[in-house]
Amino acid sequence: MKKETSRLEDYLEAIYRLSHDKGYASTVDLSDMLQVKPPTVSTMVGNLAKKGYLVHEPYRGMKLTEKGEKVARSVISRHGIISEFLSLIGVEEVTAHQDTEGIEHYIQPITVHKIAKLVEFLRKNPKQMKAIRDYIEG
Amino acid sequence: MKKETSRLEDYLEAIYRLSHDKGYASTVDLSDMLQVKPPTVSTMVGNLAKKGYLVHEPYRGMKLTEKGEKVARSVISRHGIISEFLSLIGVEEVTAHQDTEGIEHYIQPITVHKIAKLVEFLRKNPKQMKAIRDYIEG
DNA sequence: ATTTAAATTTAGGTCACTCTAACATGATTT
DNA sequence: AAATCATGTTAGAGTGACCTAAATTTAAAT
Repeated sequence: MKKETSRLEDYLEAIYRLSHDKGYASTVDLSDMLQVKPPTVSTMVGNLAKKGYLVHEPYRGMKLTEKGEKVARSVISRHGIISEFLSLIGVEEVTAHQDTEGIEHYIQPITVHKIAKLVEFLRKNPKQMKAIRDYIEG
Repeated sequence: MKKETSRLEDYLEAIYRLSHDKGYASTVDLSDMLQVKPPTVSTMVGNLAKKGYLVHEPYRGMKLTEKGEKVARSVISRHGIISEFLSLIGVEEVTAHQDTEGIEHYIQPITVHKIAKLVEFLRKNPKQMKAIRDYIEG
């Protein structure tokens, strides 16, 4: 299983979200969501298809393959965990969003797992969490 | 102050470290440290110089300018904080190192600050820290 | 002082990702 | 059904960061 670049992960993530939110993902949808021009999307989707992450019938829609879904789910899970962690330490929403986008591709599974555990612990121990948050906000 | 790319930050960080550790930074040193070939370093250093981050006298050494030092110090500070956080939640050294390298460029100052606070809190409260670490290690 | 070796740069390419301009296709309206 | 409009793709170019191969410059060794 070759390593996909971070940008490809972004595309897969976006396609997954769009598919699940509104039933399908169009070139323009992706263009809007990823903030790139349609021709760029067109080309990238072509690559994704060539690499077997999705099937694309031009003008007719695209659909992630099992392989594509798998990657997308993993990216989205990471995304959620990092996002939760940041909001938990009081990072404001917009910032948290940007940081998550930036970080998510470069962090290893084991680390994500540990952060997930940290989040879990703090959720289960609201007092500690409050103490921490109070300290951080200082 | 234009936004520098993340790669540029890597070079500045490496040059700073080398300069402070062994007195100077050569093309080969950088090549080794950044894991790229010498010609790449040569070109990149040229850019850095053109952008005013350092002064380079070919075959004779390079030196960060005030501007370059400033960026380098900030990168290194971020680096230290992220690294500390990761090791604190039990991420093994090599992994922590890799993750830090990956993450450090994409995280905003305010977030770094909050992570620093979190680290600080945990250092000051060893019991909480132990509880957390025990939970994470399961 | 020559030769040899090491360090550095130049020249010329590649790759991933992006763009604009132009073209093609499909859907909508009259 | 033809014209119009939105959507999508192709063609061609640019950028940043990398590479290999071939000079070049400096340093070291005989």
